[in-house]
Amino acid sequence: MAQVYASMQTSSVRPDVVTYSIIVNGLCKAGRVGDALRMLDGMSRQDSDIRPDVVTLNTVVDGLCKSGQVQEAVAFVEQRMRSVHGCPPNTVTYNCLIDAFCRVGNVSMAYELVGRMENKGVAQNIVTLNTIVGGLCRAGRAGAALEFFREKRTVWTEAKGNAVTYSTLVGAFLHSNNIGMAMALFHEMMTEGHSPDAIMYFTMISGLTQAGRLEDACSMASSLKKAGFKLDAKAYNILIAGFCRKKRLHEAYELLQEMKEVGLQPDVCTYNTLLSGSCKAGDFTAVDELLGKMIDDGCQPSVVTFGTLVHGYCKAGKIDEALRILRSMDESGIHPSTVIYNTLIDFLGKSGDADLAIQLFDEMKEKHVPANVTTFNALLKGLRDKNMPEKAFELMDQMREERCFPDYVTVDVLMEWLPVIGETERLKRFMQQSEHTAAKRGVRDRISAQ
DNA sequence: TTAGGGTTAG
Repeated sequence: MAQVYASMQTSSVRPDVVTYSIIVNGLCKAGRVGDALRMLDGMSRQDSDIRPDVVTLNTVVDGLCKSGQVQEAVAFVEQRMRSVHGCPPNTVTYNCLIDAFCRVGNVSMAYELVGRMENKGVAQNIVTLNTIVGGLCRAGRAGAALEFFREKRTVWTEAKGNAVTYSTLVGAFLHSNNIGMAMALFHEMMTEGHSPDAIMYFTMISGLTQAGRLEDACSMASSLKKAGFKLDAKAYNILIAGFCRKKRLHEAYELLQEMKEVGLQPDVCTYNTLLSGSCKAGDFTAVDELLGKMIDDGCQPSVVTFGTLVHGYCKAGKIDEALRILRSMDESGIHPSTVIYNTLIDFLGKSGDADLAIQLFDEMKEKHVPANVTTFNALLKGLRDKNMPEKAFELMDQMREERCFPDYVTVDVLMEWLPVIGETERLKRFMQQSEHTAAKRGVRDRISAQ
């Protein structure tokens, strides 16, 4: 970009304000807001023959907002736009600020800015509406978002709702498992004369599948096709995962076939999903076949593939086979993950092999695989079942040293164990230390977030 | 120049 800019300055092609705005936008989108501001300063100097316009300035406002400098953006709007540059903030300026406040969870400030727009006679548009609706939905307030939409569409003449409004609301209602409302809004959108676009269809397919409504999801997929769109690999993966969860393996495999027929290459995610489904069905012959097909297709097993197999074999009580899979990862050159070790440690603990669980925990350290609270919980459960408190105390100390905070599972395990063996004091100390460090961490996080 | 979505292992 710098080269293009330099060559323009020496050639007969004269950059104008649009050129500069494009560069400022490029800098902002590349996360170089400081450079964008310097360029703006250059444009604002007395000897400059190109002055920034409202688009240049809005670009900078949005750049500041999206890089987390919301207060700086507000200061820029209040102190520089009109007085320095002679450009009063317009609809886009306010929309950028409103979005920024919504994203940090400050919806009331977003409302206040809407009020300020009204006072200053700056018109709201469809983006203003969708930004607030999106902000409320993101905050888990789908009902409030819908209410806001209903209220404003009668008042804001330029903002009556469009495909973005509806897909945002539908996504939020699906997410909160209010399928009926999502369906109703989907149909309302069509009644209002907006055709669902691909995003809307994918949102519906995903949400309905997640809710276990496979029939509805499939009929939505048919509508998508009738409307001239195509399912992509991700959409097939979603449906395949849905059928696998319902233990309808036959239909999942049919979708794999359909995927290939329409010329889509199943990816590692497709295979992992079907492997997981076949493991859960206990069909390890299908697992082996599928692994073969996967490799024939040139699809390399990933760490998730190994994790799926390890979990599948553990769940089927074949821990030796699961350990063999772990060992085979060395040859494949794929580094085992925390999840894989956690799975094995959990099942080893459950099958009464706490010693081997501890061995794997030591191996994690050698291999620099980080342990997390799930690792410690699995170990502690295994130790509780074998009543090995000394080792558990050691682990509790390690948790503290590694600043790994106990969760409700840790607390559950220790509360039903330590008091019984007369170690209530140690439990209390552990909880107090954890609360203390957690509180300190909370303070630190708040400081670094500012 | 500003607004929306979806996949796999514990």
